[in-house]
Amino acid sequence: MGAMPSSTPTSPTNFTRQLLLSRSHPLQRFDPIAVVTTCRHGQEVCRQGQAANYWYYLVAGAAMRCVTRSGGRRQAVDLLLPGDFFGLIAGKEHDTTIEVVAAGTIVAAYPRQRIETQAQSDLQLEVEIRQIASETLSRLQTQLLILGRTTAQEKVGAFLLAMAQRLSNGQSNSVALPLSRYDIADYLAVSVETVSRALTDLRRRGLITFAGTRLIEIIDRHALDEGDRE
Amino acid sequence: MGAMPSSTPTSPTNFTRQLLLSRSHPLQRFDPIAVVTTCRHGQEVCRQGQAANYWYYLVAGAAMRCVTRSGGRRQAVDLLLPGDFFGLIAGKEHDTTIEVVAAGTIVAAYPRQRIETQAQSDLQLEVEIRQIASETLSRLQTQLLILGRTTAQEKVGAFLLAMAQRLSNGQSNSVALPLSRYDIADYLAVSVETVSRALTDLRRRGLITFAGTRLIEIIDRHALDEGDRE
DNA sequence: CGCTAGATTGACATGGGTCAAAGCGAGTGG
DNA sequence: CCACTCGCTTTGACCCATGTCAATCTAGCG
Repeated sequence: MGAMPSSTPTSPTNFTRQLLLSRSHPLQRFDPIAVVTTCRHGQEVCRQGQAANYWYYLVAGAAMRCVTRSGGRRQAVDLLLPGDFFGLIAGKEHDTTIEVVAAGTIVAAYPRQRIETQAQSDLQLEVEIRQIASETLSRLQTQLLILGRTTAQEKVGAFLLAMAQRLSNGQSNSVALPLSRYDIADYLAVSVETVSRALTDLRRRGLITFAGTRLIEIIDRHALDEGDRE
Repeated sequence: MGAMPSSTPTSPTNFTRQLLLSRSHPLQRFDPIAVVTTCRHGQEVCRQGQAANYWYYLVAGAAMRCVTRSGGRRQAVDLLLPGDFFGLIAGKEHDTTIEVVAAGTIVAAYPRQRIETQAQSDLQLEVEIRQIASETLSRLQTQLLILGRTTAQEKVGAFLLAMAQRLSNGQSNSVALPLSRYDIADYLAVSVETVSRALTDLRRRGLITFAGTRLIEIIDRHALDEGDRE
């Protein structure tokens, strides 16, 4: 029995399935047997310790891969955005919990066993899986570089640039953040207050402007990247 | 032309090659065509921006995958220990510099083109490459969890546990650190002084003891993991 | 025996965590 | 249409941990 499909009775509608089919991705040939689910904010797609019976693909919205520390603090490992796969790395059990952070998030679940079996005799599929692993690697490395920054302003600045890159392929200077300041804080390993202060500081310094609480306009990419002090 | 083989005239000795052959690993079948090199401390195996013509395997010693920030600060992304592969993720160019941090480090370089070509018609090889990617993923995720810790003592404590796990598979409580405090500092994104202070604090609290500057004995694994405040 | 890189320790300023309070905004019910 | 409410966001006050600068100590090596 799998994690998500059993816990969410929502059946895939024509609309969400069409959304899935409209985008090209490595496991596309398995779309017909995918279980597509629309999730609420805060819902858990799968939980740490559960059997890992599915591979997941995020179609729309946003989710975080995280662990909960003994102190109760949540520690985010990965942020999943539309087009991202997750759950492929896991062994028999999930090593992290996947938590939906944006309302209306759509997740596709692919039966792991079925794909793994086919991969044993399908080189093309194996190549596609490697492709997914490579993208995940790249994502984690970017996040490592962000967490390695020293000041909070640098972290937040680099985070905004990374989001702009991932959400619109760097085309646009507008970033519509699909997560709350709390979620950003957990992702950047700082406190909520610090995220808020860093954002207002960046605004005061003229590196960004707000077009809404979660809609940010990037003004000075270079300064955001460098974290230049005044 | 490749990065390392051309820059290091050292020819593989029988000894180092025997060392390579003595260990079982995914690309083992290519060992006969691998270029094995012994590196000095500080030597660069490959540099950010260079053409990525080789896949690398660290046989002995230690190296760090890092980028240099505009401020001159070095930012480590990955720490390579014996048995680790690196350079597989790269596109046409290396996105990071690999710097040897322990004297007598032995690196094996495998011609990338040759392996990629064979992988196009060799499913077993493709599976082994996926295996390597999976191990890299796991390493980066562990590091993300360490960088996500709040206090320096937590970071250093978790780092020591991770090193114990990787160096002796968690069997032993002795950790022989193959890198300097400076390198640890870059890897944990804190200052050298903070690393030093954290270590002496952990010693004073009785969680570890020193059997030499870089030889640490782990006393209380649980407390190191939790970072318990007294 | 001195040299030098690495390691530790101290003094000091500050960035960011914590606690507390107030502001804001969207959805809900009257 | 408005008032209410509940999350989310921002701001302030305070203090500790950590970065920085500087000095000292240690160990390995010629």
